[in-house]
This record gives sequence, structure tokens and C-alpha cells, in this order.
Amino acid sequence: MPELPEVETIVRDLNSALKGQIVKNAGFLNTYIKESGDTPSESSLCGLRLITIERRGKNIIFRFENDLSMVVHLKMTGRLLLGKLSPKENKHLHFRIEFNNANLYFYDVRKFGRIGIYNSSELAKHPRLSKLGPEPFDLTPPRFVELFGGRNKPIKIALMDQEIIAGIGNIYADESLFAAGIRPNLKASKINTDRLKKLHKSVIKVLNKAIDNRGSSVDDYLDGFGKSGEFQNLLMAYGRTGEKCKKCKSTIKRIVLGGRSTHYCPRCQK
DNA sequence: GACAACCTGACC
DNA sequence: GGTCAGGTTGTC
Repeated sequence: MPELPEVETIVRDLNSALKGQIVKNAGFLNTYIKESGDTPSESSLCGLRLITIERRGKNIIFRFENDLSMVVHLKMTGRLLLGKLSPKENKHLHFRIEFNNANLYFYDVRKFGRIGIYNSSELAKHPRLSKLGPEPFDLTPPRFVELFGGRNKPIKIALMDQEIIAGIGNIYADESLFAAGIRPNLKASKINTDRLKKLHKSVIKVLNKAIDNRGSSVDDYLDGFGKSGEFQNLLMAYGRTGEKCKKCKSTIKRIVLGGRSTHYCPRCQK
């Protein structure tokens, strides 16, 4: 479900509500979503202070005292929601933490999401986190060009590759490429430096604008308070197959790349 | 690379 | 009944 802007929004919401609180209780209601490889049990969080919550790519990392971290990946339909009261029975509720002043719930209809608890040495070896590429906002234009320049694969596939750059998924790959005027299936190696620099600017602009609008609620995404985002109303390409391009009035086309629906304007994107 | 798999639900 | 869905991972 969520990509960088959605995860960033959730992390900000949760930090504002939970930072500094003490864990009273924590537990899985369904261990199916427990990440394989995590070792300390969830009960070891009890009594610990939540130092802060961080985002790394699409991953959410809760930092607790005692060198413990909890890693959450929401995948397609996962949600982290705050609540004062216990929700009534919900078959999609899989994990909960009670803090002294609020509760945090993990819901996931499709059960693709994962939660794992690690100490710092285990966290350093985490198979997904340890291989993650740089954060988009940390990249200079030359570094961005270097990262994508020689790649012999469609630029959209490279943009969504978490080991090349972290946090971009299907929506923001399509939107960034629209903003840069680049066809999603163009091989990265065929794009000259100026156009790659333009793409870098577009990625940053699109991600920032999406964060400002609290993410895109196309299907399932809700923020930490259970509210929808607004960026779905501003999408130029994603999900607009057959509709008129907002810039040139041509019809938005759909192709499949890397097994994912890909939307672009054949006139604006070359 | 392409493709299926992991799951459930919405929609045609 | 079939298709599709903000993701990742393992197998051709």
C-alpha cells in the first residue's frame, strides 16, 4: 500500500502522539505477520520508553530503550492506527501496543505486512533494511545520475528498485516520470544527463508535494489517525488509464512493467 | 527481465 | 467466473 509519502505521514503522526511514552503491554493477535528472524519477544518491550519513530524507505522503525527496535512494513494494505479505546473485534487486527496514554493497532486485510523486534546487532543484519538504497532526499543531482546512468533496464523498474533508491513505489514512479516527461519503459542507459537531472528534480518535487498532501488514498491507505490523504486528487498519470491528460488532453495509456500497471501520457512523455 | 506466490476484498 | 490492487521475494 503505502510508499514514502504515506509512510512519512504515518511516522510523523505516530511520533506526535507516542514519542516518549512507556509501553504497558504489547502482543501479537496473529503471529502470521511476525517477521521471520526477529528474536526478542514482544513482551520484552514492556516497561520501555519509546525514544522515537523513524522511516527508512517504506519501513517504519520504532526505537525503544534497552537497544530494542521494532520494524514494521505495511506492504499493500497494512495500517498503523492510534486509538484511545480497544477496537471491537476485528479479524484484520494482528498486533497491538498499549502505551500509558494511547494504543497502537496494526491492521492488515491481506496479511502481507510484517512486524519484527530486534536488538541493534540483529537490526544491522536485517535482510531488507541492510540492502536498502539511499533516501531520495539525500541524493545530490550527480549522485542521482550516477545511480541510474548505466542501468540496462526500464527507468521505472530502476526507480522502484529499493536497493537502488528507497521509498518509491508504483504511484510515485509513474508520477515522477510524468513530471519529468520520460517514458516509463525507456532504458535508464538511454537517458542523457540533463534528463536524469530533470527526473531527480521531479522525484523530489512529487514526493514533497505528496507529503504536503498527506499521501494518496487510492484504495486502502489511512494515516495514523485513520484519515485519508489528499494527493490522490492531484495524480497526473497513476490510475488514469483512458482519461484525458491534464496537460495536453491526449489519452493516458496503460502498459505493464515489472508486473505492475504503468500509466503515462504518450504525448507528454518521450 | 518475466512471473507466480503470499492473502483478501472490490468490482465487472 | 475473472481481473485488479500504494509490495516484496523466490524461481525460472
